Amino acid sequence: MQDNINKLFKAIADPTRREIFHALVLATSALSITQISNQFDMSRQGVTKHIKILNDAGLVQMQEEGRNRFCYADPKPLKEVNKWMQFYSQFWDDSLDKLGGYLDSK
Amino acid sequence: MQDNINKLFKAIADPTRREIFHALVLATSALSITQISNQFDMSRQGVTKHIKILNDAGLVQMQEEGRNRFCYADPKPLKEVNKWMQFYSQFWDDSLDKLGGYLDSK
DNA sequence: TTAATACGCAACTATATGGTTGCTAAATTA
DNA sequence: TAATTTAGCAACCATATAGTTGCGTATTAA
Repeated sequence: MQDNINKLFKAIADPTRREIFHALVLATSALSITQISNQFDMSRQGVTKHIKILNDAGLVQMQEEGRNRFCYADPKPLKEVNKWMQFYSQFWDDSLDKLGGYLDSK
Repeated sequence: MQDNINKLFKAIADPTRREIFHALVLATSALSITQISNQFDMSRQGVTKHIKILNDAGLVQMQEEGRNRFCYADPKPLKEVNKWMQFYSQFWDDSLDKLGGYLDSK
């Protein structure tokens, strides 16, 4: 649904969330909530909230194991953002002539 | 500066803002604030706020002309978002094996 | 069995966000 | 000159967001 793309954009809009996501992408293994909060100078609960938002956006997956919840990044949903942007890429070089168009028609 | 990318992500995080931006990209001429608010069922002030944020992000440029302020889209800053995403594109297909990595090392 | 660890849930705080209305000022039209 | 149009600014409101602390619970280790 169209709602997913909103969650995606929201998820990556926050710099802390982008950092967490980045750390998870670079990590060689899945990381627990506590492990993440240790390297982020933030309370465990703060991390939990961010992880929940990233998870809702599909950017982070989780696997419970005993008392641990191991998180790992899943960059696939970013394909959607990429698709959104591709439309505008055709205007990257030839933009800024809209005003001219207006002025000409005056 | 690193602050610009934050403004960019913030700007495109809001669905209304993406719609306004899209309308400006498709427009054949620059549009005044009033013209935009007419096709968006939102108060002029609401549009003004969104335009300000888009302008701060560099996605919308403006040209004052008398009592009018003509707005036009500038998609160039999106290149930055594209650059951010390109790093993760290499993981789009071969992700989801982090947990396995963890389990193996147990 | 007791102690420690990892975590979720709830409550709370401060600030940001998306939106509105009302007023004022400048530019244009009649 | 008087009326209309375009827009900025300020105040306001409701809700969302980013973060915290405290507490209870399940799992693991001693």
